[in-house]
Amino acid sequence: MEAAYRVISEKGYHRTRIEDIAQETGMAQGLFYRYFENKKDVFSQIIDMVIARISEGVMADAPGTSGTLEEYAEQMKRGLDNLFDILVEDPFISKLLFHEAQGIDEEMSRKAQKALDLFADFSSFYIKDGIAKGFLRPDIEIRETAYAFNAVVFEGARRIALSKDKGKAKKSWTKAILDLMIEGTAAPQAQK
Amino acid sequence: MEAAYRVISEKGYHRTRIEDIAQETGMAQGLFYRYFENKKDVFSQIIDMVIARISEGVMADAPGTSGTLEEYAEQMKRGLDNLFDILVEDPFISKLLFHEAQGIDEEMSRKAQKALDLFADFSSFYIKDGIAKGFLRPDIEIRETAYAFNAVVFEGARRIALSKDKGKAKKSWTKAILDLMIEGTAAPQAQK
Amino acid sequence: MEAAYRVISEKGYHRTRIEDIAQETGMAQGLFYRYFENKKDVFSQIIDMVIARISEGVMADAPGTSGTLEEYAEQMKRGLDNLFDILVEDPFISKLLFHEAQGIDEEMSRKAQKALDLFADFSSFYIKDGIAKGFLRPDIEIRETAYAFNAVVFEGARRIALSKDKGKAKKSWTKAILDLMIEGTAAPQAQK
Amino acid sequence: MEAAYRVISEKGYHRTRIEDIAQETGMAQGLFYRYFENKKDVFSQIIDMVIARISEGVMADAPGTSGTLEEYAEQMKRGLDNLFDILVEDPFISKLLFHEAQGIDEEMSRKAQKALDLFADFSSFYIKDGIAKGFLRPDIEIRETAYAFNAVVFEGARRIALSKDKGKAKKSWTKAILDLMIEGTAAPQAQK
DNA sequence: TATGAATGAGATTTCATTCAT
DNA sequence: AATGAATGAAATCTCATTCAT
Repeated sequence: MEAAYRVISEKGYHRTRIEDIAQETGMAQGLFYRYFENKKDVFSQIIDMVIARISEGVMADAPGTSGTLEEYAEQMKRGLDNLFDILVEDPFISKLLFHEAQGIDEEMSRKAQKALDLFADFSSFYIKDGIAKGFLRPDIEIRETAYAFNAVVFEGARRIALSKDKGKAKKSWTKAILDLMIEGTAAPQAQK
Repeated sequence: MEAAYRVISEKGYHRTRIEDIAQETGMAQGLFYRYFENKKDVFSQIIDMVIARISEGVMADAPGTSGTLEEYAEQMKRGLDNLFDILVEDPFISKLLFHEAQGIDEEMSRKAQKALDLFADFSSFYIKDGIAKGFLRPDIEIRETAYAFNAVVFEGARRIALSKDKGKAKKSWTKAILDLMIEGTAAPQAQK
Repeated sequence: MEAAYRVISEKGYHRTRIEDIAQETGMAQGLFYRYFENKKDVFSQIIDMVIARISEGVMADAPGTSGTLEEYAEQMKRGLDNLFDILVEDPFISKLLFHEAQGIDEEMSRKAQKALDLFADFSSFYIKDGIAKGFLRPDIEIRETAYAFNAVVFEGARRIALSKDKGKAKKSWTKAILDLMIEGTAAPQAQK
Repeated sequence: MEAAYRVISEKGYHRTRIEDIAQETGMAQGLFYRYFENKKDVFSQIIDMVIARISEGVMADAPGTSGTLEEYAEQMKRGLDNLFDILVEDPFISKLLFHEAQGIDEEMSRKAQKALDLFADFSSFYIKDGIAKGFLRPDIEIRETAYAFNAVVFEGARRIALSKDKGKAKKSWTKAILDLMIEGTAAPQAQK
């Protein structure tokens, strides 16, 4: 499984042959089929694993203990840091859920979709908490904002992973996202 | 080419056989190779076509004539509307650039990447204009914000295309994105 | 198809590889799949062909014009001769319907079964004609006798095909079957 | 061995995997090879077992004590009953000797053939006894009639096993076979 | 320009058999 | 005697590409 993860994350699903996976572990091809139904099956299990892994990492710290907007933003920043650390350390997670899962199967698409929806649920929960506490405007589109937040995070992680100076890139992205989420981009003096 | 576009957009690159494309046009397989080098070649040309098509559609209306933040926001709203119309009418554009292009080739990846960067350039240009005119804060991360904007737009388009009531979904997404971009989500009274 | 017939009749279904069939025609393996769905498909079509072939050969001469028991027996002898000629010339027909078709699939079994039932129908028809005309005893078990007749004919054909002196074997079997069918084996003086 | 018999009789030789047999006994695959050379070997031994089993059951009651044709026929009926009981209770015997043994190997074919010849020997012996005692016509083809008898018995057994009302089917088949063997199907008044 | 049969490399999958423990 | 993971040789099937016509 670890081997399959490594190979697929590097070459992509379609360019990975069973033999590549077998070779990675040093075992014979045939043995693969003792552990997995077929090629799709590994992929499916890898998705499950990734979902579990990230869920665990992300949903560890729940919202709720923030007393002011600053604290709320601070908490959000910590969450974002955490997310970026996970997603940048292993950029295949984003690639897997966003890209790879599409070109295979209706079933895989749905699986990845469900995972993304799960994250949106989590983000929604955060947003609702912010609204309930009066930190966020009550008229925002919760679901869409949550989806948008996720898309931005995954895109950010992808870009950070591609960049040379990851530390700097991460800082820029964290700032950009927090700015967008909290205050928007409008200049203060321009606000009526 | 049109036929290839149709088939690949429906089945995806990997599940599309040359014969499928030939069948779609009614011609014989062999003829395919008079028009295209090989399978990858069609895909490559399709990407080019899509980039050209969307570039044309999007970059038609340049920024510049906005005198107030309201006008700036209004212009942004029109651009967003325009984008959504294009991307929702043909959801394969998003799928192509974001998903399909990855699982094939280093070359295709880069090509799609370049297209996305192009859009980011365009968005950056918009943002810079906003800053120059004093509508947007001068300290925002321009490049990252542009990327984020794009990611959100593509995600929005994808979700709208999947939704049942597309009109309503489009409205929600337009509001969500403009809110994020302009004012952020923070409640006014919470702002210091 | 002819090639597949030849190879399978010689080596049997399970020991025949697609490549064997391809080699027999001199074509590449892949081409096989332009003409047949898969391996089972050829076999299925071969059964159909064999059924058609033998049906045609056998059911050509219908019963009905016999005026006496001798004529009836004579007609039966001719039919038997005809059958033996067909089945001995190509012993694979028996092997196919009786043996090969079993070890593959529920579907193939049923197909062969149906063919055998068809022959039994034909034999039944013959027997009923004999009864109607008063040549045969009205109290015999028609269906069972028809099945029995078929079994004996296929077994006879198989044995003739295996024997050295086919002409002699054929004569012996024809006599044995006609004896059984018409007069039984009881000695005349022993009959009460 | 019992387990192998059960599995193969149900799924057929080719669709039976060693693991299926192992699973049936609850033992590990590897242990199979302590008891049998290889896959073919089980099958071979199963044939031997079946031959022994049926030989024992059938050849128990020898002919010889019949004084009249009626007694002879009665004895034959008992033998047939006995055979049917054995073959219907375990229809795999017929399938094994007639069908399965063919699609595997020259060696298996010959083995099954030898078994069938053995039965023919036994039937021949019966027939010769009938002739010697004047119950059967001296001019019949002994060997062919014996083969024919066997073929009919196996076919009958197969059909009985497939039928719903086995008791009734057995009666019909017994009558049909005895009729054929003893008196034939010709109507008495039609005989010259 | 067009056809579509033919090619053949390559990928997945199965399973009898071996072997270390 | 027993286990069951491991092996790897086959066999089936797919499909991009070529080629004779």
